[in-house]
Amino acid sequence: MLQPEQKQAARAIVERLTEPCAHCDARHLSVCQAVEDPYLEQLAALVTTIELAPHDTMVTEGDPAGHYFNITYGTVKIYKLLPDGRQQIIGFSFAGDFVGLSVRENYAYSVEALTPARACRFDRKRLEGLLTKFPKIEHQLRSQTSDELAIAQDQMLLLGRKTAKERVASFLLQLSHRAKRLGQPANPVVLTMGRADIGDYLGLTIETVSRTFTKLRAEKLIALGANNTVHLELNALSELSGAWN
Amino acid sequence: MLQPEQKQAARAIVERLTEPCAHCDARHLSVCQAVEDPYLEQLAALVTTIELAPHDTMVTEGDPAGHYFNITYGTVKIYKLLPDGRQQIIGFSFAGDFVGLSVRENYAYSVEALTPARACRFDRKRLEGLLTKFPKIEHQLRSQTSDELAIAQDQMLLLGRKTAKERVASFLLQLSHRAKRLGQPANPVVLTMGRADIGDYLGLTIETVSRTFTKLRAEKLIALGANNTVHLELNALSELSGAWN
DNA sequence: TTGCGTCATTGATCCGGATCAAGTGTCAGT
DNA sequence: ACTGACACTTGATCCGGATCAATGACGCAA
Repeated sequence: MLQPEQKQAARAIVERLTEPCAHCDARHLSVCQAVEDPYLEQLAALVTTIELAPHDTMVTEGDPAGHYFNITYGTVKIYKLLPDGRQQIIGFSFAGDFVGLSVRENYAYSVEALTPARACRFDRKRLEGLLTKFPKIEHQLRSQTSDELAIAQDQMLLLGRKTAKERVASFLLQLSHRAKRLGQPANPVVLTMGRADIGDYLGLTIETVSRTFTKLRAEKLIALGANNTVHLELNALSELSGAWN
Repeated sequence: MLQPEQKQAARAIVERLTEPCAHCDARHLSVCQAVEDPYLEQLAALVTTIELAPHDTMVTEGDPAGHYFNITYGTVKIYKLLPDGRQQIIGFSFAGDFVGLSVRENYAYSVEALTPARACRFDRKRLEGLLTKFPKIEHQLRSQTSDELAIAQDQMLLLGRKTAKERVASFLLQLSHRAKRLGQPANPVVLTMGRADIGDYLGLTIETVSRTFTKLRAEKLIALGANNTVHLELNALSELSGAWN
């Protein structure tokens, strides 16, 4: 016989499966905020929830771009490869981030889970069918795309002109700002990705990333804690990152 | 007394001033294609044509983002600066390109003319007021933004992971593809920007750009002609650029 | 014509970060 | 407790591109 709290949990799971959007933790963060409660079921109708283990691939560069994704849990990396295997990570996405925004026929990048992750998958064709009914969605998509563009442009400055130390400092501040924006503590940040991925994001090698962490620690600008936690000296790092303030 | 062809020319100039959109050479290339002929005057009402000499600034990083621009003639560079003067060029824009696409309150970059240039200036607030009436414009803006994002992501791969030779080859192919897309010959391309700007775009110094041109010429992959014309060995350059083909 | 300013090329040297090569935890499975 | 497997750190050396420094090639104004 089930205990009351077990029944409650079971009901929550069933609701999550049948009405994913109404119970979505990431809803207020994402494009879904453009749809009012009473119409949510129309959105829910074209959504599938997917679960990913680390190293699972969500999207493969060159494949037909059939879906948009909304990360609701975990960390994924978005990356491009050169034919000889060199990798550039375009970005990391966390809960609330929309992935797959493109008007093109095929994905221009691959997406892979770094941690266990969960995502909402939207059928692209059908979502675009809703755009005339909910013009707010189109606006929201443009807004998201525009923000990503601004972030990409900042990253071009980083990759083209910053030193290794400036890159790592900028990266740590990015994580801090993102955490704050999501309502989490800005200061001790958690690195959910390894040194290799940080390197592939910053255009550096794993050794340079490691050495730079060591130097920053020696200068008391960061402190490495347990579980990949990093305490930051925010003001000093900001000086160093090449930010304008 | 004016000759008939002079009258004709004068009339064209007057029409250009009073009905800029209807006579815009770049119209079919830009966001303006979302508006049908009979409604063009509504678009024209919020447009000003501006002329720029080389080194004139169109937009300054940090200023309130009051306008969108549509380049109709010439070349401009879009760039970001670090406090110590290091510069990263985010992109070059030519006739038909839309500049200033952003949802943010302030420009995140500066824009400066490299050649004599002309542009249509749209009042941002008023253009966004038209979005409900012409939802196609919103879609067009998203589409443009999305394309720019894809280009920025390619550039991140270039800046983070490509060698100097691969960067220069990629850059020349970009110019070639852009020319083809605009219906111009794909092969002899014209460099409307100097070596310094190419360097600031590719994350290299002026000397490295120059040396790389010299090497490519020695390998018969390019030939430098008069007036900054460059003849390209498209297939060989494509091999070298790290493109997937 | 000369002189000057600007830009591109070329050479010599330097250095930040890459590459190559060991270590050093740390944790899961036995 | 032992053993891989894996991720990270640290050290030694190398090299691609940066920096410093002339030199050439135009166009333009006097």
